[in-house]
Amino acid sequence: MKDKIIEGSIVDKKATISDVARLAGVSKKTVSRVINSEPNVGAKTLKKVTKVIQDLDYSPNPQARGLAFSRSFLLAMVYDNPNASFITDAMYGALSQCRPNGYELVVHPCDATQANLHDDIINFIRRTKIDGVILLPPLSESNELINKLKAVNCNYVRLVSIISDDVAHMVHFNDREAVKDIAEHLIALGHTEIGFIKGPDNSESAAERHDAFCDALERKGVHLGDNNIAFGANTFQSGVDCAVQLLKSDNPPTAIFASNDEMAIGVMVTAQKMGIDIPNELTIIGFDDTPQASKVWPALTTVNLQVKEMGKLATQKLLALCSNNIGLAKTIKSELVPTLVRRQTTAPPPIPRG
Amino acid sequence: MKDKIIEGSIVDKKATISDVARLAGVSKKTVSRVINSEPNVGAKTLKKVTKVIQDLDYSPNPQARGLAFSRSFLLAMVYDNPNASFITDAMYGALSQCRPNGYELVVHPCDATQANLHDDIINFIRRTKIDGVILLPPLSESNELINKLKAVNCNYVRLVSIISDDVAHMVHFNDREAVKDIAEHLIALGHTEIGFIKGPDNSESAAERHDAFCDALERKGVHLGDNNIAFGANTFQSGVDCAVQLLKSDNPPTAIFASNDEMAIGVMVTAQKMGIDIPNELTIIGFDDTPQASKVWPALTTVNLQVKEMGKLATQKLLALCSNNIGLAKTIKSELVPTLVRRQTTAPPPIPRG
DNA sequence: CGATAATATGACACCGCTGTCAGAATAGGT
DNA sequence: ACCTATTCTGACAGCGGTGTCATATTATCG
Repeated sequence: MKDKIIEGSIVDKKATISDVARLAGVSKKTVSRVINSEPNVGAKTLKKVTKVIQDLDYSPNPQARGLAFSRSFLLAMVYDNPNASFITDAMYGALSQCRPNGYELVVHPCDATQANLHDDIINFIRRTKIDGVILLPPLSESNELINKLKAVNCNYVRLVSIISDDVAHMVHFNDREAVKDIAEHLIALGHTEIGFIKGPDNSESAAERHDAFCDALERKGVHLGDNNIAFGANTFQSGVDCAVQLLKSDNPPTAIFASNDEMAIGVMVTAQKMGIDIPNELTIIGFDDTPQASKVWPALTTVNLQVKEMGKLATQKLLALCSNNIGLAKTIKSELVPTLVRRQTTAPPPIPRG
Repeated sequence: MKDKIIEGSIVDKKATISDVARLAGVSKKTVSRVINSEPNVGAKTLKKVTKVIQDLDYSPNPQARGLAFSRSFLLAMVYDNPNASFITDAMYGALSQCRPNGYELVVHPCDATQANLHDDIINFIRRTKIDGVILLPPLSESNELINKLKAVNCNYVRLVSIISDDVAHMVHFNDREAVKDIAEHLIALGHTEIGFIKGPDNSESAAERHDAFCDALERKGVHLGDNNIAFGANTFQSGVDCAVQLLKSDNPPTAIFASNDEMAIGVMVTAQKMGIDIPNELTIIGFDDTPQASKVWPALTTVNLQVKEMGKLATQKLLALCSNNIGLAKTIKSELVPTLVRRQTTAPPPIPRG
């Protein structure tokens, strides 16, 4: 094996567990015990081994550990379509928990329109031996996918807006509650002609927001007529289209709640083009609190989902599941109430002329 | 250890290379040859083994492979501060190359203000045995970090706005060229009183954009006076502050070029608050083409960096480097010219009164 | 102080795959 | 048909850890 020499001399020839064992004068197994904080290690031995580990700046080879443990120490974040800041926020929260526990996070975006979407995900999991996945909406809403995950025995936690699983497997942002806040806020301002822009039909959370909004308004004695509902697709352009539809109707609303910020901003832009003053002539509320919500003018009143926190909680649950500690996973907080962020797009309705 | 039984019976007991070998009636090594497309496998054998692999839906255990190969088949995307869509776009481009080559992508955001930032990154690499890293700006600009990476023999490719390394190790978006386009566009429109908002002092690319802008203007006979330069921090708020400074000066510019979209949008909002009409009274150009650039009103003229494409090229180079194919890494395209996206915030300057 | 229980440690096989190298099968040439 | 050159193939060790279990060392107690 003399050709190892070609590697050069100052190469990053990382220390192995055998090196540590030799220098500490113990067996590999004992070092392994120390690494994994197993019991039954003598105090002196512990100290000795620990010192050598530090001196050598040794850290175990994750591939070797993975092989021996039948684990990969990898979690994945799987998502199809949400906006960029949602993704990065969720990642950020997830990583805050991964790192201290020796896990890494791999990303797996996928194309929602792809035919074999679910199989692609399952393949990914089987191939990589990922220990668990975090599912972001709207992908997280698919029970079909969940069943496939269960079939291959894959740990998962989903971020969802609707309670739809065992608490060990989900973090739930209580849309209903947030939507209720919005409805009550609008009514408190004095609005009665209220418009609503719904999200895409295939999304359960869109239906949920719709239902919750109608419900909350009804309780306050306001009815959301069919003419005041427009059907969007969670995109900017669809916000524009819906705004045109609502604002050009015979009896235009004095306030519009759009199911997400993108559409809300579409409404803002459209209203501004039409010369409508925001918020004095039109109140607008969005949902998501994306970065641009605070960067448009006037700044958009919207709902903050606390995505980082969700990512964090989901990962805590997932790590618990990976350790077969389902009990722990259940006790970790699984509901977050999004908060209404009041900015500058809401005001009382204009005084009717005449 | 009879509690293994609790796992149940229909568990995903994945096939191993030994299973394939047994069913195909060959040795493990031969199967291994097939998996890795090694030469010297008989045609019949190849067919036989391939069939068994398909029948069993077998895929090799990445941990075991990694251990045997001394590789992890993991790449990392390391970044400190860029905006969310930059990150997700770069990831998207990177993944398009990772997947087909059996690599996965792990994410490693880090805190730019952290004291031991570089050591944290090096530790991460040593711990995880990442095969290579993609560095996003502004982190990618640090030669100190690069030297540390070289010291631990870690493959890397950086996304940079300034040529600053061997072509095998970088993908360069030619800011200078894009900035020149902006300058020429402004001048073609007839602007002579032009304002500029620079990025943070510690960023080389900010200096580069500044220099390139002055240079391009000078060539056209326009001088950028000190009063027309404001110093921002690439944040929305700093854009607001700089806009106030520039627009309230004695001789306010008729056009402002902000070094990034965030600041440009800050300028837009500020101008709108001041009752300045965009683009007729003030032309604004940003840089980055973030999603919100097309979602503000009027839509922001800006520069698209082609981040996905950069992520893709960087990953191609990185994979080549991981295979010790430096020659190939060098031949892969390493310069991209950002494109000016003309939208609605540019117009000729107002006709001076009098 | 000896017997016994509790705790500490190490030897060795194994996780699933690849590198090495020797041996078997085939091809090529005369 | 015979001998060499080439192309296949497999046995076995090893990658760097961990599980099992036997053994060595202490602690406990009558």
